[in-house]
Order: sequence, then C-alpha cells, then structure tokens
Amino acid sequence: MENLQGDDHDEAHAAATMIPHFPYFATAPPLAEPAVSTTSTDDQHGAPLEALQPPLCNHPGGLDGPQLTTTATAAAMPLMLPAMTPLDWQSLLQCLQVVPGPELQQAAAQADQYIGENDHGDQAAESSGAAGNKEKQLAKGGAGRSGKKKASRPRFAFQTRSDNDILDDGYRWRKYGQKAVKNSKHPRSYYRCTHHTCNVKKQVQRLAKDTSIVVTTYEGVHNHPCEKLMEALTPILKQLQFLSQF
DNA sequence: CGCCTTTGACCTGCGC
DNA sequence: GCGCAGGTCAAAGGCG
Repeated sequence: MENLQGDDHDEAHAAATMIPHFPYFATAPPLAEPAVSTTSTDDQHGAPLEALQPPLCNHPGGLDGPQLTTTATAAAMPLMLPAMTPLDWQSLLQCLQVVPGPELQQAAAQADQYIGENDHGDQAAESSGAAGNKEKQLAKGGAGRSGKKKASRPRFAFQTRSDNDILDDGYRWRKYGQKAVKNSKHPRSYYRCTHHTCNVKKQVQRLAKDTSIVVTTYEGVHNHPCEKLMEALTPILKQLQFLSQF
C-alpha cells in the first residue's frame, strides 16, 4: 500500500513563507542560491524530496550554525535562511514585535489555503490515504475531542541539517507525543509550547531519505515574548539607549 | 516538588 | 464496516 515518502509530505505541505529582507538575517553571508523548484504545488506533492530540498549547507561550528530552509509551498520556491543564532524567525518577529508585512501575511494566508486545499494532494502520495487531511487530523485529535473546530493557523517548516533533533529556537517546549511514521525509521515527535497561554505546536522529524536532515514544523504563532532572545538583546538595547543620549 | 519525557491507549477520518 | 494512520491524552517514571 504505502508507496512513498510517508514522512516527506510534511515538508512538502508545511506552510512556508518568503521572508523578505528580514534584518536579522541581513548580516548573514549571501544567501545560497535557492534550489528553485518551478514545479506546481501539485507537482510538489508527488515530487520526491530532492526536488524540494535546497542545497543545505553544513556549517559545523561555523558562524551560521544550521542552515535553515523554508519551503514556500504556494510559490514553490524554497528559500535558504542562514541562522546566525538558533532562533527562528517567528521568534524574532514576536520578540521584536515586528508586524509581519503584507508579504508575510499573504504567505501565511496562502499557506493556510494551501493546507486546506491541497492536503489531500500530498496525502494522496501515501496511497493508503489513511492520513487524510492533516488539518482535520489536527482538529480531530485535540480540538476534535473538545468539540471545538480548529481554526487554521499558519505553519512553517524548517529543514536543518543537524545531529540534534531539537532546534533551539529560544522557546520552551514540552513533548506530548511521539509516533512512528510510515516508511521512516525515525519517529515524529510532537511538542507544545510550555507557556500557559500559548498554543503553538511543533513537530520534529528526520527525513527518511536523508536522516541528517531534521524537519521542524511550527504551527501557530507565539503570543508571548521569547525569553532567550530578550536576554540576548537586553544588553544591546541598553547600549543603544546609552549611545542615543549623545 | 515541579517539570519533563516516555509510551500505550484512545479518537477520528479516510480508503477499501 | 473494518483497518490504517496521524494526532492527542494521560499515567507513570525520571531527573535536577
């Protein structure tokens, strides 16, 4: 029955976004050439991972740490994101209280729409089709039990080449589940933000085809500051404040 | 003691 | 209707 990438569908359909000139990354080395896939989104679903996977770069101990990748589902355009510190861009937006511009909002909307419309597509790749719509899956597991309809939330997937499954994004996460995934030796882990008012979740899974790559899928947006980033920024902000007096 | 991970059970939707 | 697979729950145990 199962014919292919039971785990690959995640990065294929995980909502993604383009991050236009985000200042945090501006100091990074030139972005790697995105491995642009000009295939349609439908093609993406059935496409083997390699088609979606940008040339991840290894920077062992380098200034960048893991090379982060988002896969832009709507535009079918992966984007390389050099990670200067182990923080994700959502965290940065949150902590810096940056209001996502129209591009981001549009991308998020597209991502939601994409998930809603096309989940069956990539799931069809798992010909058993048991998985069905992922959003529905999400809804039925948690919200389904509580009888609430789950609102679609933006999702973002990062691919990192790392020995460590856990990408330190500055937030605290509690693991609430782990499931074996079809056609993958590595299980998928489910995490929830430990902040009591925050309902952000993330899934962490290694690719079956390249176990050195970890796919982290975020769902939702944190509604609280990122403690680690604030810690890191506080001295800088103080210094700026001091300098601005002159 | 509080927080976390582990893990089996459970729920739900989909395909056959 | 049944089986499968994904997602979540919750009890139990570990760790600092």
